[in-house]
Amino acid sequence: MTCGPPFPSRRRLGARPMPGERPYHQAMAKRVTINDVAQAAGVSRQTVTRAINDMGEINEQTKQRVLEACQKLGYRPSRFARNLVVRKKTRAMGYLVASFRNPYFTEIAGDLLNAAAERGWHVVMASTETEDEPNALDMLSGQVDVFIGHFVQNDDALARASGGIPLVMLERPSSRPGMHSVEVDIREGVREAIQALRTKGARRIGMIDSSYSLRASPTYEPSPRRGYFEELVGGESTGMVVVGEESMAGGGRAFAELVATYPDMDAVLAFNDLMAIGAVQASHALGIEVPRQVKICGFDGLTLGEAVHPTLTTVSIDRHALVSSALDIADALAAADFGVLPPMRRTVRPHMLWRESA
Amino acid sequence: MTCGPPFPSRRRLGARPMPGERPYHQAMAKRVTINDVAQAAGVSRQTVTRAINDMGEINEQTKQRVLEACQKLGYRPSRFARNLVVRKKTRAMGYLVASFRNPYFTEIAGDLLNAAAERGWHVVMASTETEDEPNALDMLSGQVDVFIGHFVQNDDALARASGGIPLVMLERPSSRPGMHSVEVDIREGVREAIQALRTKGARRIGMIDSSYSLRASPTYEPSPRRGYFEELVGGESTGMVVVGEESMAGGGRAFAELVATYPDMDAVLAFNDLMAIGAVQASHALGIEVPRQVKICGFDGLTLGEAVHPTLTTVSIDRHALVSSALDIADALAAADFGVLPPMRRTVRPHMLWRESA
DNA sequence: GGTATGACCGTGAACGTTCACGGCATCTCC
DNA sequence: GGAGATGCCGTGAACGTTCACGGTCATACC
Repeated sequence: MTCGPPFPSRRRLGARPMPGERPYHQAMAKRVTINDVAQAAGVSRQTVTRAINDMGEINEQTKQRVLEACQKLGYRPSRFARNLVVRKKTRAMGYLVASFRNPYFTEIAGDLLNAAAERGWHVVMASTETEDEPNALDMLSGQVDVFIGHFVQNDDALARASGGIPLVMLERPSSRPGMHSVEVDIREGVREAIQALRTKGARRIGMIDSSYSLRASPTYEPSPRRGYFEELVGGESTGMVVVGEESMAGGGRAFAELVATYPDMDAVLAFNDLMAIGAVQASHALGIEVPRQVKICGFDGLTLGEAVHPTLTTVSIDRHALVSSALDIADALAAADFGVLPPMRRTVRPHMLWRESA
Repeated sequence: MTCGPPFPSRRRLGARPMPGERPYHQAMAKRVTINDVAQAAGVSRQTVTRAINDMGEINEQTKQRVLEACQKLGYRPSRFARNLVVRKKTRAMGYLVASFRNPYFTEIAGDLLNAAAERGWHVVMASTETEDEPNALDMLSGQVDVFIGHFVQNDDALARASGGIPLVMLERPSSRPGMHSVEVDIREGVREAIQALRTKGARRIGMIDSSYSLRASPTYEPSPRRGYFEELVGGESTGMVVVGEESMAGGGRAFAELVATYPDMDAVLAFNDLMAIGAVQASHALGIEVPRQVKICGFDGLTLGEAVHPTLTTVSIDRHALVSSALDIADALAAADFGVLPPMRRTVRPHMLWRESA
């Protein structure tokens, strides 16, 4: 039998709790380590390692014996201890999916996955829809070398939550070191859309803005798209904006309101495709013929736009260019061993995607 | 100056390479550790820890000095070392997304994220569309306690790749310990669909099968849905099956072929909603009125089915029940400290979702 | 002046694994 | 029968953190 410790109880986390101690918490199960397995199998640590990683230099029978011991004890190697010692080149990126309810983000995810695999990157994802951004960042900050995503929080909060890991921010300018960005020239997109609708004969153009579009503030504030719209549309279309929830249904309701308020409206630019599709559907219900009576133009270029009838004309954001620009930055970061670099910025230009609704 | 090592060069991974050594590989950059920072700031490890984790017991000026040193050296704490010592309860699950081109899987991802967050789980995701399954599994096996996904590989391959981490397989039976499953009663779904179409007056029912539906084999083999369809449909509909690529376009082509081959066909059951939507679109092009001339029924219950015109009638798989069953299993696994348990199996029953296309 | 208090900082140990060795048999070859 | 090769196994060290202490001052208090 063993005596007590020579000096006042310097017990560690995993140590066996003294009787009567830890009365309310469930005693934390002591982890089964490689040493336990080694002891059970009557061999050394290293032999266990050889068995579980089948590395050779081990007798087949011994191996089986070790493997059985693993099974019996329920041994599971610690990923942390393992990674601590091997230090492999991960090149893993974390992608924060802003929402799974808007196909825009999942389509980007798909494109990113493809392109990343081609360039030798691993991708892990987390959602910021349910989990708040700092949480998601914190959770993944241990696993990845760079973050990519449509971020919401302000720069300070991001810097704090990212744990020193560089960020590539999508559709948002970056200013400080360690944060980089791929922007979309929204103004140009809005300009093209308005011009396109005009050349198709539109006179009075309305707009559907989103009440919440990845903005941190809980109250509505006009999106940049609305800003550019109001700046550029002018003439008799001034002020024809309605705000709706960022979804198909929200787009539908906003469209109905727009039609009711401005009976002579002959074209609509929607905040995004999801809302535009809602508008197209609402037009059926309202007996409005698209594009003859009202032209509808979306924003994003979702493939989903092909599923509706009439198919959706839209300002397409080149997702391929978006993700490959982001990956360019990530590669540059990797080349610099993920140090803190001055902001890199890329911009992609959207373009009109002509389909049937305008 | 220091002398050489007392015994023949026992260099480690991170040591400075001797000149002439490692001639072709880029020298692996030595990691900046907490000790480097401590030295640079003229303090001890522990003080650095206190600074970066703001733990108190530290002078504000010292803290700033340490933080500056971190910044300057580009110090990034090792997640592995950190986790190794704290041993926190992670409860992280890995979700393998089968495809980002089929909204079915991304909708499940969204639901899973929501439900998992509610139950205190972290979720990391990887795609098996670009990366092969064993790779994805291997990559995440270090980060999570349980895997969930629509798996393709056979049980042996999965057992090998999962690194001893328990699996929850979606829509697939499990047989061996450590692998669990949530199945969908496909037969019941097909039965309901056929019966529903019949009560709506359908006589000659065709089916569109998928040429590839998460099956490992590269050649076509009939899906279970087709099997049940052929078993249950009988009568004058026997043999009316066409195979197409698993996409909207594939569904459209298959529909056209079906119509051409069986001119008196009055209803179609599609492998999934994606293909069914393709069929609905094709019907427009072919001048076929849905549901008057041909009724179309999908399978999955995507919200996307509401975007098409007419909206898609479908056999809906309750994704909420699916993921919450999976989470039940995950919770049970967590309660057992993620040991190897005998297979747990749940089943969810699909149900008809009446919309306009049938 | 002695003692308690508090603010701040440093040191050994531990987390669980793999790496680089060294060692001991046994076998092979001339 | 010695030298080398080969198969198999074990031991110290290292990975980079945090924890539990133990210090050292300066200040406060009686």
